[in-house]
Amino acid sequence: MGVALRDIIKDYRQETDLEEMRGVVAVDAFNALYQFLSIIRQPDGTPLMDRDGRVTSHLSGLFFRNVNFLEKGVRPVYVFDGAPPELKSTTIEKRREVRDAAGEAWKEALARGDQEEAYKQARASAKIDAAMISSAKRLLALMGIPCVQAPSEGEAQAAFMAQRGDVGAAASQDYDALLFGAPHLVRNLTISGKRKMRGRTVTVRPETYDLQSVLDGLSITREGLVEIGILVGTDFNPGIRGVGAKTALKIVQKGMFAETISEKAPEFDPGPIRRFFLDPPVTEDYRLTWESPARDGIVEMLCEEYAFSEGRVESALERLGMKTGQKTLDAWF
DNA sequence: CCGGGGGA
DNA sequence: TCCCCCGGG
Repeated sequence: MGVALRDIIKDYRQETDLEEMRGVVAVDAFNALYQFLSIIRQPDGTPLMDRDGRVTSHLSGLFFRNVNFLEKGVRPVYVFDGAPPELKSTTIEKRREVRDAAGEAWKEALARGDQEEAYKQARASAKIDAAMISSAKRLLALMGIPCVQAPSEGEAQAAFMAQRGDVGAAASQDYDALLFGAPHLVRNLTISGKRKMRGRTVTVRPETYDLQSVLDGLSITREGLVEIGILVGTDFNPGIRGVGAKTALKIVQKGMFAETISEKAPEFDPGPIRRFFLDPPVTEDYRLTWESPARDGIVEMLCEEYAFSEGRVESALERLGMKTGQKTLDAWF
């Protein structure tokens, strides 16, 4: 879920289009897979599956979206999470409970014949498992797209790569990458397009955030932004009851972070969380190279192994070959 | 999420 | 050319 900073950050959002996003971008892989798995479903909530019942929604999303990326000059690198920090265990456990409950509610809704509710609960029950991660990595390798294995949080690694200038931005739905110091964040990169929400169709466009503009605009430092996160709650702490983003901003602007913590949550030590955001485990051990897609390997994997339609896969691959202007990898900021 | 087909 | 709807695996 990340950190709920929307209320104070939304003024610094810049809407854009995929076409404008040409360049190298570090995608939070887990976040992207989760979104594909959550969104690519039938009206009753059933995900796409091959003949053996293995889920393929994440592969479909990943494949077609990457073709679009490459075609438009976006060069993605997928950053996979490593072992989660101990600080995250409460959040992980809570999410598991919510997911399990949604799985039950999905079954019940199906039994009642309530499609809309079934779809909603199915989405909330989405769970990325080890098989999905390894099949995703295999597909990315076949597409010639680099992967990076983060030692800990993928967003921290993506932020590190963006700080070094190896990528132009970190792509994730969560704002955490900003707390980890990413100079540029892109939301909605993997889900942009037309979508139906309660009957109405809305267009979801990529949106970028510039860390320096946010900090300047709010008159705070990155440390202050981290403090705001800690006050409203992160994946690593529950936050202070009754304190939302706007209140947290005021507290931090007045330099009242420490006082507020000792008053409202005297038992809580924010030190470890602050340090985790400011100096997270990351690795320099990665190499970013994009190869041309292995057509035969992709067809073999997707069509023979996972029952994708050969016509669809091949016509998508076709678009990659004949596209010019591949040489536009300059940063866009 | 995606592409494709058919209708406007 | 655009848009909506459908089925994908």
